[in-house]
Amino acid sequence: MSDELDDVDQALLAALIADARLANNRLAARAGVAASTALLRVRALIDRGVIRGFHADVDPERVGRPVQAIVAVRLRAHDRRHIDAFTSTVPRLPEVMQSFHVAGDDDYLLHVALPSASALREWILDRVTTHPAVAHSRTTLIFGHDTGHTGPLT
Amino acid sequence: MSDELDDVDQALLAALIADARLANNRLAARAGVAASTALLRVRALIDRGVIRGFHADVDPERVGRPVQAIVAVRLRAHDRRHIDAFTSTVPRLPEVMQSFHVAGDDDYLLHVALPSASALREWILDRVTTHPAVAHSRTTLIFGHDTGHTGPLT
DNA sequence: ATTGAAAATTAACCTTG
DNA sequence: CAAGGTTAATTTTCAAT
Repeated sequence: MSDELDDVDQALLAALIADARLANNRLAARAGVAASTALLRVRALIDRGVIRGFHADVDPERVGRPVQAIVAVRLRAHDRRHIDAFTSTVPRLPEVMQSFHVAGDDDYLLHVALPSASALREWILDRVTTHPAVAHSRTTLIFGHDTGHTGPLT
Repeated sequence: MSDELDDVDQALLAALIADARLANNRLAARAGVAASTALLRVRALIDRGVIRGFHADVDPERVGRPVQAIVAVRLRAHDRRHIDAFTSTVPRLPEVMQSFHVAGDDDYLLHVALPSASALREWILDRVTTHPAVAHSRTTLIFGHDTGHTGPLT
């Protein structure tokens, strides 16, 4: 697999991280290459797996889910079947915006967004606490969340 | 502030969350409206703040930063000036992919990506542990990270 | 608020340096 | 691997419903 990103690739990535909908000719101008080159380069970046996709960033508060939390989950170490049942379903629930599989005391951190505190409580009860694979969970309310849109390297 | 998303808005959002680069005419077809309508709707969603932006999703592993971690930071409650210095700078560092301002024992959770374990250790020392606003920090390694690309409501 | 059609812009392909 | 030129597709505007 090829790696190594040259300056043009870096410029393309930085521009697309900032604005995924940037038209290809403007993108090319920013990176200082011909439009056709930019097109090929971006396709190559996608094929190489450097770019995983392009997504709209939607504010959960504006779509009826103003309450966000981090739910730290510790699984019961036994019973592989239950654990698989958890890992293959819960992180993909629509309320889960992202999930981190982590080392340490907890096994998963779930970033969730729900319409209200009571909806959050019920969701945790139904989907987490009572799940057979879950040993323990701890919920931390999120006051604010910032996405860095961090570019590659520094 | 206007809220209320009708079915067309929901369809547009779902499609753009899945693929921000979807051509406007295809987007319109999916939502069952004319291309010009889709364009106006999407602009309205942006103006209303429902859509915050469109971003390329870049794999940190492929851009030289394979080591990811959650750094939980507890600030010293005193000294407002130091706290402001922290909150206005550290979450915006390029190594920080996202930051959560949270309730509870910790004040911030920083999702960071770095080239190596030693780079992570040095970064935490330089930027977090030794920062005058920081009382304590605890680092959790990330084995895996999934983004749900969750659409609005369910 | 939505539409359909015209005008402007852009993407994609292909040939050449 | 990059650049320019040509065609096809797409975005955007606008008058009308």
